[in-house]
Amino acid sequence: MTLPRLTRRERQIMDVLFRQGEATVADVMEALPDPPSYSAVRATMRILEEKGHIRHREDGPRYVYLPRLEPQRARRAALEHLLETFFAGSAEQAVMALAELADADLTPDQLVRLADKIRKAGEEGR
Amino acid sequence: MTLPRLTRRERQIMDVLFRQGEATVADVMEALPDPPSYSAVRATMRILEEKGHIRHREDGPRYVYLPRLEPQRARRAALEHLLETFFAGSAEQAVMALAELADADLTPDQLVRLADKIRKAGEEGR
DNA sequence: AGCACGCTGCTGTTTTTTTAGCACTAGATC
DNA sequence: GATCTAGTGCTAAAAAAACAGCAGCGTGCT
Repeated sequence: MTLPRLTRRERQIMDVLFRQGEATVADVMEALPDPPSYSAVRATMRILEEKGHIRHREDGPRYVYLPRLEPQRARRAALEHLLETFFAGSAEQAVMALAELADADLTPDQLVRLADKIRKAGEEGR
Repeated sequence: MTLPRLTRRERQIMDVLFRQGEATVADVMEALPDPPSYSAVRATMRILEEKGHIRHREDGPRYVYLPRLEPQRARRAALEHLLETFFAGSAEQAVMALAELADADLTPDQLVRLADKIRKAGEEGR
């Protein structure tokens, strides 16, 4: 069962949902850079729901939408795609690029600490 | 001058181009999971060119298309977007996820070595 | 009770995207 | 030099997406 592909607007909206975790129609509209009408957004979100990408729960009178895919899996899928598309599948290159991108945030020291963290996680995991 | 947004097909084709660096229409068609007709692909690529996303050079009788944006910048933009959308802007979290994703490929040891590499690059850079 | 507000359901229209087809050109082959 | 092949340019049609508007429903307020 493979999910139908996303259109441009749908992609935009999904991104908002992933960023925020969950959101009402109004929230989404606010987050969109070039929002169309309220009903347009709503229509698109209904389609997303039909397609199985999102679901909603009711919060009093309104719907709160959230991705059906758990964040973890969504992230993973996105990373995989990015890796394949831009880094020839090499996680190493990607990390290099990340370091360059956020150098204030991701110093060599921090990388070393990360390595430890990963090592520990790995040991626990078995 | 901000580039027009991409449609679904256009995005697919751009991804192929980024993966391969450059490609002919036939190459692209081959790489697409659900290729439409030759002329459909070609038409889309012409539009991409009009929009300024790609350019072509002539290789004998055929066109070889390539992204206008240098790979480096494209990667960076993609990473930034991914970071914002899925990792709340945190490079650290992204690296953790990468490590999990490609654990055969990205061991703690390798991370440490990467850290060194980054350190050296940083020192050279100034 | 009546009214206003904030939301959803639905549907029709317009616009954009996606697609295929036809005409033409240059080079290779026989 | 006729023909076949592998390309391109261009255009029109079909399909999909994006959008806006109207009707209805429940809740809270006066």
